[in-house]
Amino acid sequence: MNISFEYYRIFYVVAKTGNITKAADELMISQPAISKCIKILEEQLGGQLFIRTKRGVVLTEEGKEFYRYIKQAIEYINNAESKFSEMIHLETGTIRIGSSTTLTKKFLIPYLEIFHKRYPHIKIEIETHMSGVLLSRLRQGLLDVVILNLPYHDENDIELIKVKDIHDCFIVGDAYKELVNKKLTLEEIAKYPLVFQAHGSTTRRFLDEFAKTHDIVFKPDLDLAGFTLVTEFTQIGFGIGYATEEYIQDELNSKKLYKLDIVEEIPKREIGIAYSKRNIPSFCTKKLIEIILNKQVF
Amino acid sequence: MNISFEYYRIFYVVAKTGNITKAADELMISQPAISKCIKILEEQLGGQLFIRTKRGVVLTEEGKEFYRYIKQAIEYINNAESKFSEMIHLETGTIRIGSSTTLTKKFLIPYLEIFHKRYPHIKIEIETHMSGVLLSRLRQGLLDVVILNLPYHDENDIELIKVKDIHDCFIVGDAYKELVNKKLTLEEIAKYPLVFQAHGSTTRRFLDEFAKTHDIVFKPDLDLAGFTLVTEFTQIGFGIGYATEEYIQDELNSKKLYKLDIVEEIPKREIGIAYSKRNIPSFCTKKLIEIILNKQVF
DNA sequence: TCATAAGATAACCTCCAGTTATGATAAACA
DNA sequence: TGTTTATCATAACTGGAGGTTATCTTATGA
Repeated sequence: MNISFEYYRIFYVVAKTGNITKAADELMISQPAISKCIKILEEQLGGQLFIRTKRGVVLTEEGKEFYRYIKQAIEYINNAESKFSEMIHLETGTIRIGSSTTLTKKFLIPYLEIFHKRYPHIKIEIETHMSGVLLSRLRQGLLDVVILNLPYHDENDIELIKVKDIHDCFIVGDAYKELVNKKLTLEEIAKYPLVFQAHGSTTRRFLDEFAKTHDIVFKPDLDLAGFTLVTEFTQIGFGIGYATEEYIQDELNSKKLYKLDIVEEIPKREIGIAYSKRNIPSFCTKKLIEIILNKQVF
Repeated sequence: MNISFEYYRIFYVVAKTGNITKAADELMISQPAISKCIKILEEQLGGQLFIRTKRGVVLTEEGKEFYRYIKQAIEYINNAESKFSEMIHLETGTIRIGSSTTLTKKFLIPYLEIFHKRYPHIKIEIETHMSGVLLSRLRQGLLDVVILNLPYHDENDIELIKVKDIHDCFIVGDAYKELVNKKLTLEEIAKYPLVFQAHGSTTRRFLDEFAKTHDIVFKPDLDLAGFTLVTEFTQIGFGIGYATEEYIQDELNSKKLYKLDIVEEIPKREIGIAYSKRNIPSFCTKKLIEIILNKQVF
């Protein structure tokens, strides 16, 4: 069968109103157009849908049954339209973000504020894990977008956007204040007590790689889980720490931490946004990325 | 919103196949037509449905959600079409008939045989009651058609079709065989033992009415529930019975019962088909009536 | 008996859903 | 690396489906 769906909409209105003239009114087309259309529909279906009376039209028994189904169909179509509209206008939906606690606190929050203000009906879900786990969940379609520190070994099914350069540095608290204005080598630093993030973190991997290119192997006194702990232990004088400059602006400004001057240049790193090439980003994912790329907050 | 429903069918096929060219094939329209149509649909919906790639098209997240609803809608439309077709071709459905046991056995069965042979998938339901009850159920839409003995006080919301004349007569068994060739008056008959159907039956009411016009009141010795009992008790010699000639042809032919000759003429009665004017008869109701009216069986 | 309120029919017209032809480009392949 | 293939987009055109207006028919009811 190959009946134009448009006929069903017309049928629906006629059946609903029980009156071709009124239906014509509602559909804003002329009465004869509808008369003809219903006639054609009946011909194509091979049976009568309506009994014509002088007071309008009445559904036949078969027509009633037909109407029941068509009504359902039309409700679904209406739902489809409104749901789509809601999603497009970001009046409904969820965005699932993967990020580290540090990146969330130090990088993401300002963007999320903007996003939430602009699209208050979108639910925001944040998952905190190591980058590797997050990327695998992204690949499975369990996340929409992942915020991570680059470099990351490129995965060909994941799209990476570089968002912002960040710069690591060695830091000390008041206890080692005497080191502040000296230009130190990595070799010299290695002799002091060291307070680093534990193996497994992107930061630590990056630091070890960097040290290796200068034939240094750091043996930290404290392997700490997380960026916050590093700054705190450094601050109270446990030794030399290693952190991202952009994340400790407050502490540097208030002289709780001091940045050391290093002979070897620590290469810059980047914050990246990752999304799956396979799973097309939803409209609200795109909007979040747009916000992050357009407005550089710090 | 006022998007042509026809677009949704096209959208559905494109989404299903993930390929405009293949969809064009399936829909038997050209590829550019579909490209254009999807574009228009996206414009009217105010958002993107598909990502175009060189290998076809992929639904966006929003498109996927949209598709879920549209798919449902289209399934309903397909169901509507096939259900309607089934009903029209009488491959499904139910006919609910009200009738008395006598009318069913003596009148209806041959027609039901034809009907069932012609439309084996239609379920036949028969309800047995007094005519009054049946008509009220007909009026409530609980029955499609009622077979009954006329005359019946006309109801203006019920359509009555006279189908066949029937003729009542007085009958006796061998015990009263001597009455057979005499011409009797009602007055004379009233003196014999009488075997009638009980009050409440149309037959008895008709008989009493008829007697009344000749100032006779019958006082039967046996008030029996049902036509079959009357013929049987008459046959074994309890007295004079009263029955419809057409229903006792067998017994008359095999000389088990004899018809009496009466001075007063018993008016003919009619078998009628009743259906509600309000509730439009279904296609299969019409077919049954058609069968009854076209082919007179006995 | 006239006015009204439906639907059907007829004749005509217009716009848009379709057409064909062609272009652009990424992916597959030789 | 060039060539072929598969796919969607665009442009210009066209015919007929789906619309129009005008008129007819016929129950209903004031």
